[in-house]
Amino acid sequence: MTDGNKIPQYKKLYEILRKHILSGTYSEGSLLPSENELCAVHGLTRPTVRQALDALVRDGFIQKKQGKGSIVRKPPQDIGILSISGTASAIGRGYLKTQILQKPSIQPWPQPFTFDLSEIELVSGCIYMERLRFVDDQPVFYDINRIPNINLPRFSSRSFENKSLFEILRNQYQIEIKGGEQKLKAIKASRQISSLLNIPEGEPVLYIERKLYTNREELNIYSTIYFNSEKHSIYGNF
Amino acid sequence: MTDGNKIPQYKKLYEILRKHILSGTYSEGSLLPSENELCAVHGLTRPTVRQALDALVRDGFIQKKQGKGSIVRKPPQDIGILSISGTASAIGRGYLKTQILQKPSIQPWPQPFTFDLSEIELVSGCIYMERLRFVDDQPVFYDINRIPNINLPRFSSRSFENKSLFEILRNQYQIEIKGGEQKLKAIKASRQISSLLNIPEGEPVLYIERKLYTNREELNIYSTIYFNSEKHSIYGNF
DNA sequence: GAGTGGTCTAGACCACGCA
DNA sequence: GCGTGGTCTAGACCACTCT
Repeated sequence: MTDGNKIPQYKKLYEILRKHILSGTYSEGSLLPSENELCAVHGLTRPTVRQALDALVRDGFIQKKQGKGSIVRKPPQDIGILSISGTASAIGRGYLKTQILQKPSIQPWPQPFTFDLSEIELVSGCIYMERLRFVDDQPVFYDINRIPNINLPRFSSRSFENKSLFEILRNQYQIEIKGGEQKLKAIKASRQISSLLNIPEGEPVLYIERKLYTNREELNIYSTIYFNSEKHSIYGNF
Repeated sequence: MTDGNKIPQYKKLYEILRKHILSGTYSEGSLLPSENELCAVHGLTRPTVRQALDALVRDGFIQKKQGKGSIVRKPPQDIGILSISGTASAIGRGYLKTQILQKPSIQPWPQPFTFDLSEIELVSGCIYMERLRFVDDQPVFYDINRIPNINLPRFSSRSFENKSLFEILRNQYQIEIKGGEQKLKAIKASRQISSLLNIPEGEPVLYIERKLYTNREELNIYSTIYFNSEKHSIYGNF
């Protein structure tokens, strides 16, 4: 029996504070309530509150200063796909549109593959899909996603239009992203990439290979991203 | 009075485990001692042990599985400059050589500047230096560093050959990196960059602008990096 | 069922920033 | 001196994995 909707307290607090920051309740440069205040207001203890604040720091929403407080930072203007940081899919600020180029279909894994695959991943084949993503109606990045075809009934028949891939994985299959690793390069746009991103052939693009860990054993999500960094940067905190 | 050398317990444990992983005491794929074991062995409580393990996860040394344990991961082969993650300067694995192109000198800030500068930073001017960094005797990246000239006596007369900039800041000035933000783009190598990195003009390179926060108020370190990603990738965890 | 990591409580003392 | 965040203790219960 899956418990269904047990959300940890620190994640609830994270979401509350995140929304208040994005909505402007706590404005840029101002101080968040102190940790002790947050404890009192939400009926939590300090380690729990600090866990939520640590996540906000990782995602770049606040900056802590010992002896002073937690300073609210301006949410980044650029595309924050470096993080994905466990707690929230911190992609941009919502004005990201998605076009499905290739609906999910079962395919064999490419050989060789960037990351080492386990035996079970390899023999299961992968669910393959391609998306093109827009900011202000201009194509900004193109991504290829591969998920091992392990215990994901009816996945390839789902509609993904205007829905987040991660949202479907979370809501329909209780799959959560727990972390990941990635490699970045700068490469020249091939003919295919340049036409997709609407740039001249040979222009530099960011190329990202990533592996995302989930809460399911042996289920990793593999993505390849081609990012047109002419007008937008990729943004991250650490 | 500065306390001098008070290192938190969780950092000590982090360093111990990190060394054991890198030296092969805990081999790739094996399990770390359980959290309770580490508590007993080092005389710590679980939150403290978990703080150390969380840092190891962030830096990509282990991967945790609920109900199973902490699995040791292979340290990345590529250049890990995405993280710098507070606890350790996780640059590569040590075979990085450094050549100083421009010794530290006092300069005004460029106008405009990528990041917003505070009034005090702006009027203080900056300490400027350029470095070229090599892997296997091939130039891999070129970086420009700017530090506000605030209370850093004799900084520009120090020798930096084969020393880490961050090491000097930590040892001589008690300045620690607490976090940061960065923007990435793919750009074409200019004539200057291409000759420094020994690649044809116009080849794609990774361009990184970053701001590093320190434990000193109003003292941020600003870096610009040009990275030749032909043979090496930039690597990161999240 | 036993052991693991995930979450949480209820306290404590310290270092830092500011008035 | 006071409030802030930084570190730490000593417990507790739960969810997950393996046998």
